[in-house]
Amino acid sequence: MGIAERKLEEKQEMHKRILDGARKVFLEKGYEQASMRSIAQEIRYSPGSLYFYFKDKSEIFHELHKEGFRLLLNQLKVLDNVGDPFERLKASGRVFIQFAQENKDYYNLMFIVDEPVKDSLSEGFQIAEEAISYMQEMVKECQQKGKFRDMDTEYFTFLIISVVHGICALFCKHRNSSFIGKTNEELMQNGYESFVALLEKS
Amino acid sequence: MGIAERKLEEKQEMHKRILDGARKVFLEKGYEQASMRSIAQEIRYSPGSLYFYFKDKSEIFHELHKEGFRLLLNQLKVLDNVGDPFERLKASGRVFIQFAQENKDYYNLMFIVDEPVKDSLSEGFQIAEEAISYMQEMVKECQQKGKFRDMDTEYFTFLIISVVHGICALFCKHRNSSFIGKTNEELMQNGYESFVALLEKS
DNA sequence: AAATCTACTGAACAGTGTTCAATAAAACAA
DNA sequence: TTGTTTTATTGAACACTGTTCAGTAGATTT
Repeated sequence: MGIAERKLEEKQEMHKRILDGARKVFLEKGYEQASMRSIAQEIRYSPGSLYFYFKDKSEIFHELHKEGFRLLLNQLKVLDNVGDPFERLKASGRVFIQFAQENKDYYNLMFIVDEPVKDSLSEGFQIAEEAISYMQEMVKECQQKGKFRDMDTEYFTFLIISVVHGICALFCKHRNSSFIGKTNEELMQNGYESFVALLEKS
Repeated sequence: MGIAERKLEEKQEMHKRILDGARKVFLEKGYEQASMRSIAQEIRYSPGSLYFYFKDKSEIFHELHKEGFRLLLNQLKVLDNVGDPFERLKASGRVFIQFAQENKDYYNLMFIVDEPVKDSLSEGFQIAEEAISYMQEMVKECQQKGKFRDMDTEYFTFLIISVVHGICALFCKHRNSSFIGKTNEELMQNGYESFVALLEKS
């Protein structure tokens, strides 16, 4: 069955080809401004062809959405080598913020753009839940070592995620240009370090 | 010149009429899903008429954007009566979060939807800067009373805004449904109180 | 060689924001 | 009152959007 095999490979290649084109257009123009026609044009196929490989625009988006999470999780996984959980927790925030800075468009796709997210709570968000439980595990470890003993694990985890996301969300939406004289990067890093200082006093 | 006066009033009435219709449709469907045709239909005028009173869809949106800020700032202004700056600071966060909960759509319009915000940094964001300097003033007052002495005022203000916005942004995007067994409201309130606990220890 | 299947096309549909010639009505000038 | 100008409104049109689908060319199978 060499032919069927080749066919399958060709189909996967085309799948990838579309995703590559879509990634470029999505990250260049954002979700709304990226049209199916522009994606098709990018890979020099007709618009209709995309629908042979993907149900709709939202499905293409979701593939990239997951891609972004894999990228982030891979970076965070490196921190598994940090023994002390509090050090790991602090570093995670820094990695997260750095990821948002270096992959602003991915970050938008992953955490801000909401168009197609609505109907994907079951499937598309497993990976997000993975990230959350990863955080929660770290908080628990810290607590076992005596840190944040008086805090509720879940609420405290939610707080930490909110802090980091808040910092990144303001950055990604250019909503923090009102702090004149300081670059976004300075604001984000030093803002986060202020939080770390609070944690250390706890 | 009674006629010109009446004409002006009529024009203002029509302006308001469009905004009323647009507010309803925008808050019902969100920015992208609200079409100019649907707004026109809501007030039983032709789509073209809207362009006699507003430059484009984005301008209508901005009017509502400002409206939301006025609403929020009015609620925050009540806290001027709280003498102690730290108490006022803590309460501000609670008011902000409550505002997001009760006016989710406004919050989206104000802080999350980004479509027409790009080109309005000069005019539309004066009111946002107002809110930021309001926060910064409070932090300064706290510092004068001995609180957060070791923190940089600007970075610390940015942190506080990020915390509160992070909490609200996750809520507004339904991104926090992964904490099963706890309602969004519980998460937001108790997440914020975790932060307050950190501040109090500082 | 004929039949089937597979990948692909491009036209079409219903929607979008926006523009603009036409128009009716109101206000002003004579 | 008449004619002229201004103002407000319309609805058709333009260029775009996501999506569907009949048609088709080419490869695969029978």
